[in-house]
Amino acid sequence: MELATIAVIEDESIIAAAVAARLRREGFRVEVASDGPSGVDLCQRARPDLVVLDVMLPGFDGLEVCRRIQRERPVPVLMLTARDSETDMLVGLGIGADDYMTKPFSPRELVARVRALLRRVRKFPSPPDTTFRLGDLEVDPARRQVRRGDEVIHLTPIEFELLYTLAARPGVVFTREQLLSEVWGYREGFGGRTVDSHVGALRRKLGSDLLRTVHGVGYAVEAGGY
Amino acid sequence: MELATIAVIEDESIIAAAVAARLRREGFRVEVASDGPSGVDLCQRARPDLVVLDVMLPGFDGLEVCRRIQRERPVPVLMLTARDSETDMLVGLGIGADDYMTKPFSPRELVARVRALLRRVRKFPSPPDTTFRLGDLEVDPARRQVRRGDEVIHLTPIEFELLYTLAARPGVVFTREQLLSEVWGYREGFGGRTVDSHVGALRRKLGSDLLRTVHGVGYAVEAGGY
DNA sequence: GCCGATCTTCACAAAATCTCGACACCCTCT
DNA sequence: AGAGGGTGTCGAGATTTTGTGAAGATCGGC
Repeated sequence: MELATIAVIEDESIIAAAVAARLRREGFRVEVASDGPSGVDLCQRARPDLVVLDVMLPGFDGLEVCRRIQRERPVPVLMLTARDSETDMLVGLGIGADDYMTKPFSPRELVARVRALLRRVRKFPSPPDTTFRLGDLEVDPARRQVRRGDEVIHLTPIEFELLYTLAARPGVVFTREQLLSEVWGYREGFGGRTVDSHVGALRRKLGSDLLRTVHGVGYAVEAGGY
Repeated sequence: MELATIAVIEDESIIAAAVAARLRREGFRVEVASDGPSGVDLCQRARPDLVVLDVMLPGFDGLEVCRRIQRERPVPVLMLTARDSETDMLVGLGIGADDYMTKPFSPRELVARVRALLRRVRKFPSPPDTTFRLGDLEVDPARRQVRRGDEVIHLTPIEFELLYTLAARPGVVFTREQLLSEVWGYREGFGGRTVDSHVGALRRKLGSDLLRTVHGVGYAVEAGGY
């Protein structure tokens, strides 16, 4: 069975990009739309196996989109809502959403929920959470562990996510902003030296050669040799 | 004889996911559908040995589904109902359902009833419930017992389920939410520190090294050494 | 209805982790 | 070489998450 396709309908481009990148990294095929009408279009055209849907959208809102796409054929929908009040509304209304998350949300949790929803349908098995090698390291997402030989190297949640994100595309440079939105999930006005600190922590734990600084741009994991 | 196949027809995805996960873990092959028409389809296609069927379904309801699949060939049906009144109705009508449960129900009970129904039909023996080792412990699902050497360690039902769930995939990290849905079965807005409490209880009874806390994520049973 | 076993929630302490600024050092450009 | 911003690093303080014991709520059996 080929890859599951996921439609992301979200107007805030930073979030859309981060979500899409993250899902692709996990092995899904992803299509993005940024307003209600084109979202509905997208679903008719691409026939996704799951839809990630923002409630607040230009054109018509997520609830309307949800109704329209469900009218054609059943497809699991994961809703993104801004405030808790909307959450209540959603749950109360019992629109066809199968699950929801409130922003800001952690990208990891999003993936977890997507996997859970797809698992239920089973027609499209979600891509496996397989462990991979990175130089002399083994990165094991299911166990959330990094090992060097027999030794387990303890990473904090953010450290693990950061490494996992960078390692997904060896050699590719990520800006601090990209990292903030992919690892932390987008949050208003925050940043400071946070990314740098965690990169520092990773270097301390994993060795200073793994992460390359690209002056003026951002960070990347070494592609060659690693 | 190979594994028994079970069709789960249920539109509330959280419940469907929990039920499916649980049954798979018990060794059944599981297929899921989320509305009436596709449920009937599924049954024709997959020819399950038993059907778990929600009464309330989009398309046409569970009773109708039940009639249609029974029309083709006899298959045991376990109905899920929301309220007690529906239960009465069901029983009164004597549709082809062989057993029923009202939500919320315990996943463990569901498995028990599934096994019972299959046993009754006899054709398909339910998968074995074999005891396995976990470090210096013996876990015996059939007796719902844990032993260390000769000593039987008494676990409460939830404690046993929790251990059993985690032990099914050693090393893999389960979030609290996953545990809630797999062990407890879905219930509206509840959770809090319940999982933590039971993990605490298990540690007290089985030793503090067995269950690993993964900060910010969840829990896992130690894979290595155990 | 009472009783014992179990489950859920709560509150507080303890840990673990995160954020962010300060300051020294480094890089790049001129 | 000097200027100017970017980066490495460290640590204090804030925040979040977890461990735990006890209280209250539930459930089932007698």
